[in-house]
Amino acid sequence: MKRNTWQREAVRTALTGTEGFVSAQVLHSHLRDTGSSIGLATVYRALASLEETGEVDALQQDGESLYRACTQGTHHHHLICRNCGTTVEISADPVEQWARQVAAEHGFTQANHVVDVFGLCAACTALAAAGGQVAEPGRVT
Amino acid sequence: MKRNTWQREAVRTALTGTEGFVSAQVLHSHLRDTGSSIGLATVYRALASLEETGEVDALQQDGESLYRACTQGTHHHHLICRNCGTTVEISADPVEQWARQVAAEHGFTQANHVVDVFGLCAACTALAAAGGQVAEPGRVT
DNA sequence: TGCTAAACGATAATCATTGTCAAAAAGGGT
DNA sequence: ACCCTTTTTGACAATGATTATCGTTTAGCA
Repeated sequence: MKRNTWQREAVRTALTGTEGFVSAQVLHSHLRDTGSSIGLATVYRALASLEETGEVDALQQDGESLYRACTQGTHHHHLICRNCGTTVEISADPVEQWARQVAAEHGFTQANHVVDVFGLCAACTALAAAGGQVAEPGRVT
Repeated sequence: MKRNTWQREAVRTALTGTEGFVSAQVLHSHLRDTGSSIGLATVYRALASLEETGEVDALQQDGESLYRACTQGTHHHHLICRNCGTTVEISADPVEQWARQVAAEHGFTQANHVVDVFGLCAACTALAAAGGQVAEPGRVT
């Protein structure tokens, strides 16, 4: 059976306490920085497991996977700041319908879709306008 | 200045002669199989360069980048068979507008988006129904 | 034809992710 | 509370795609 370990709980908690999407590596660093002795492989395993159960969302950027705790239990998409990682969960019913229809029109079955919107959030837009530097993605907010 | 080499041309040609999305590694194998002496690093460089100029589209799947020659010069999206890689280029004006609007509503600027629909094409759907096996992605069609 | 900077190719290096395996510990039964 | 079985962990090795390095080749032009 599936067991409850403090490690899995620590990953869940750390992810919930994070505003935007983070990489497994960054999440692991943060856990270590806060005194946890959790291993890197375990973080990867926990994230994969949590993704399977639908407790966290994942997306791929620049060839690395980023994770975030879901606040909505239902299917949704994301509006992500490519500077600070701040994320807004958005529902997109028209897009869902469009995707289904396009797939059907071309005889495709078992359709799913990847829909993400990236941009600069209001704060980072102001920052950039003030001449501020853009930081690397994957950072914690 | 930018130079025209037979290597870059070979990559462009090989990609044009391919139906679906392919990985750099697979494309390289095919070029070698057809007698070319092109190097792997060069294939990567050519693909990156072609993507920059907008001549080819790229998407990320399972942590690897896949490439395909664009037939439309304008912005568009893809409907991709996750079994055989067959791809249909689709325009999605309603989605473009939706993305722009959602970004603006939340104060995001410089918005772009990732929109891809995956599924099983008609042929592969029939194949699967007949008990056929699904092959791995990244293969050439 | 000769020059020079861009492009190439072989290979080493990088980096995220996954596999391995002995040691630790969760859950249930006694 | 203790033991037993099985899952999970953690340190580290292995993998696999992509990128950097660097000496050699070559496209484009005088």
